[in-house]
Amino acid sequence: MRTIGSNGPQTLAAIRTKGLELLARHGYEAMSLRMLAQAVGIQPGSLYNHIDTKQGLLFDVVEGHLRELIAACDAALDGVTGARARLERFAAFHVEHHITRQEAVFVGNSELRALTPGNHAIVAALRGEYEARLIDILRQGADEGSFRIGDVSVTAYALLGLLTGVVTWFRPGGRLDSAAVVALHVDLALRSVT
Amino acid sequence: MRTIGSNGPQTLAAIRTKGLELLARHGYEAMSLRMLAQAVGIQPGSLYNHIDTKQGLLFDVVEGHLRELIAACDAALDGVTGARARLERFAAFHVEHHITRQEAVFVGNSELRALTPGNHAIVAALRGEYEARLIDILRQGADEGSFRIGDVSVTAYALLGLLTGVVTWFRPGGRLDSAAVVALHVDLALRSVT
Amino acid sequence: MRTIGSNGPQTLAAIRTKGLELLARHGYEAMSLRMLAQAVGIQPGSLYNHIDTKQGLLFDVVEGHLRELIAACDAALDGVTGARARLERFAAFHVEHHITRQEAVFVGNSELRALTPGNHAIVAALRGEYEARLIDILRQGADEGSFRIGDVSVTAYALLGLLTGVVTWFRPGGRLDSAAVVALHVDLALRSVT
Amino acid sequence: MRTIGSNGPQTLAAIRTKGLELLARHGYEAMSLRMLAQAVGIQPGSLYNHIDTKQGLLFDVVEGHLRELIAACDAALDGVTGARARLERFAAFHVEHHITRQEAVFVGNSELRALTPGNHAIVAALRGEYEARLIDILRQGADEGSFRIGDVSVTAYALLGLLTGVVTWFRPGGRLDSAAVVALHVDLALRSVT
DNA sequence: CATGAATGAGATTTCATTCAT
DNA sequence: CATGAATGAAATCTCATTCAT
Repeated sequence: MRTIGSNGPQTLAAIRTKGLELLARHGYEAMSLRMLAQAVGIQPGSLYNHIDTKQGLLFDVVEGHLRELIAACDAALDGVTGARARLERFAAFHVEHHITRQEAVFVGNSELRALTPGNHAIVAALRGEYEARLIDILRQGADEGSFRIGDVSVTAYALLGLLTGVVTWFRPGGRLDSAAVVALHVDLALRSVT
Repeated sequence: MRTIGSNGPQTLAAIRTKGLELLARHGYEAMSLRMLAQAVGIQPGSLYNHIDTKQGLLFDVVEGHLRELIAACDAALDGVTGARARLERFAAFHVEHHITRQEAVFVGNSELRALTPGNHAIVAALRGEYEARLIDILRQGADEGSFRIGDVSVTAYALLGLLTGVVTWFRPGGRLDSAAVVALHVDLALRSVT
Repeated sequence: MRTIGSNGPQTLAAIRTKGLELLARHGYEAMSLRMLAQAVGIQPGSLYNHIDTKQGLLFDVVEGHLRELIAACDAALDGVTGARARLERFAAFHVEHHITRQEAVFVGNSELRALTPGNHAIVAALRGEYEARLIDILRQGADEGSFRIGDVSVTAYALLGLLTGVVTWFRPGGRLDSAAVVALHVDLALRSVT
Repeated sequence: MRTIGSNGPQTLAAIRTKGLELLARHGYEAMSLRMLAQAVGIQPGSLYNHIDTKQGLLFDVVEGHLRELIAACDAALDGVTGARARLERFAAFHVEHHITRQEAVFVGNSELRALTPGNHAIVAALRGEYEARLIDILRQGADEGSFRIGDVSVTAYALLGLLTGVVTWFRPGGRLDSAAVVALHVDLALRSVT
């Protein structure tokens, strides 16, 4: 019943940070709250002073990241008008973000099935919102005549796949720096629709 | 008290089939052997007359699928020579296979981290073998001058991403049939490198 | 993973017996499954080869006892006709049963609130059935003119209280033997309504 | 961050009141101090500015009620002399009190086993004191010749059972008002010993 | 080759209680 | 006198796995 350091918000932040890390490394089911507590430096039961449930933690992390993603995307596209320029900007943003926030992106993609139905619905809606950005750009390009697109939806998902794969292999300090990787992907994306 | 008509190989096949299904739906950690046993219609303990461990089952399923994938890929490319034709054939094969074997592909992609280090190494080597098919094609095309490619590796992974995303959204009976989806992806892939 | 003695029905019987004992001594909330497992001589988790949940065990014990009680009561009253004789028989049966099955009676009376709403409803209905035996006898006596009763329901519950209290203090081997205690209670009950 | 208007004794009173309520509804083990704190409108830790331990709270409530019970009983019997009149008065008092203080009575009867041995001994002694009132009356009546009693102790406990059962079923606003219920019980009690 | 009962470890979560602020 | 964060123990329950029958 020692109660030495009692620092609230710091602990919550640590739970979120370490939680993201462990979720990315082990997955939701394989990450035990014991592990998380140890990583944070508290007892397992003490986690519950900061989170409601393990599921709640997952949802917080995933939902929070998706909201950030959407906001950052909108900021990146702000003021850009032509379809080509917008696609360029979107692709660059997407790859850069996926390189920077690798862990969050990975968790957001791979742990969807661990979400409660209710939470899943919310997250799925947010993902849909994000994907709609790209779909809109492609449609605009098709209408403008600047893109040649067989099917807007299929192309959008294919492009997202093309731009997202980077998450699985990129490690900072490798052969190519992030700027080069971004440029390569932007190029591939643009060529595939023009 | 053994159920009449005890048939070994059939039971093992059922374990593999249902196991794949459950692994795809719930993930390795979330699939319990109790669930699997119930799906197969036997008692949990009886599973061990057919499998060594849960980990062994995962490895069998993933490794088996990868070997099939590689063999089928080689069969598809057999006799095709030009880089462009080979890429076309590869892309078509890859998408078709990913549509047909959705579950196996999904498990093979998402449960890698559940593999023990030893098993992981074997599987990673097999994946590398498969990816080498595409890398070779791209390099050949770059050498021939038929492809314009910034970086062969990056392009290969990006193309794999582009061609693989279909796993997450395609459902038979949807708006587009599989032939159309294949054609659309082949087109995108070719345009992105030419 | 030693698995020495594997005796099914014996273990379940032991769980029921020891469970009743511990429920009577500590109450539902205070009886832990660890305690029960230790009393039975197995690991806590092994209990779940025999019971569904702790709540299920409580329900089984309580419901089982109530069904026995009703059946034994009907057997005791079988063939007895006059209200006075029936009340005498009922009172004797009730006290004797409560002396013999002290633990089960105690659990059935004191752990009702630990039952799930659904289970509670079932148990309450069974209790109602039993109480109806006494109510019928009192009503018959009132109709026959052999009993003077102010209010049948109130009298029934008061008599049940009178006849049940024995559970809290009787210990075999005390100053009075069970036959004497039964006779004293029968006498009190009869006098209070005649 | 202390809520404005911090008033000590009021908080303690609230803890006692709500505590009694929750003890009656859920039982000692099932009532958590978190529940109690929420009912009172403070944080769990703050309870400890007013109580020593959970066990202490239980003991306070039970012992306090028993002392009140005894004092009120003595007041009710004060000045009444004949055994018959005293029994009548005792029975009326007992039923009325049990109707009025249902919750406290219920807790006092059902949570005895949750008391630590030391506290249990004190409470048991107080219960003995109360029961002695009835035993004395019965003995007096037997000596006077106004009661016919087989065994004083057994009769006393039986009568207490008869008069106490009301706790389990009486709800104000039911078919009978409390005066009627009291009268019915007094009548039953008197008839059973005369 | 199937069963059913067992194990031991571990999962998430709750709890009474403490104490610096 | 209240809060919020911590503790350490314990709760119910699940799991992969074993093995006598």
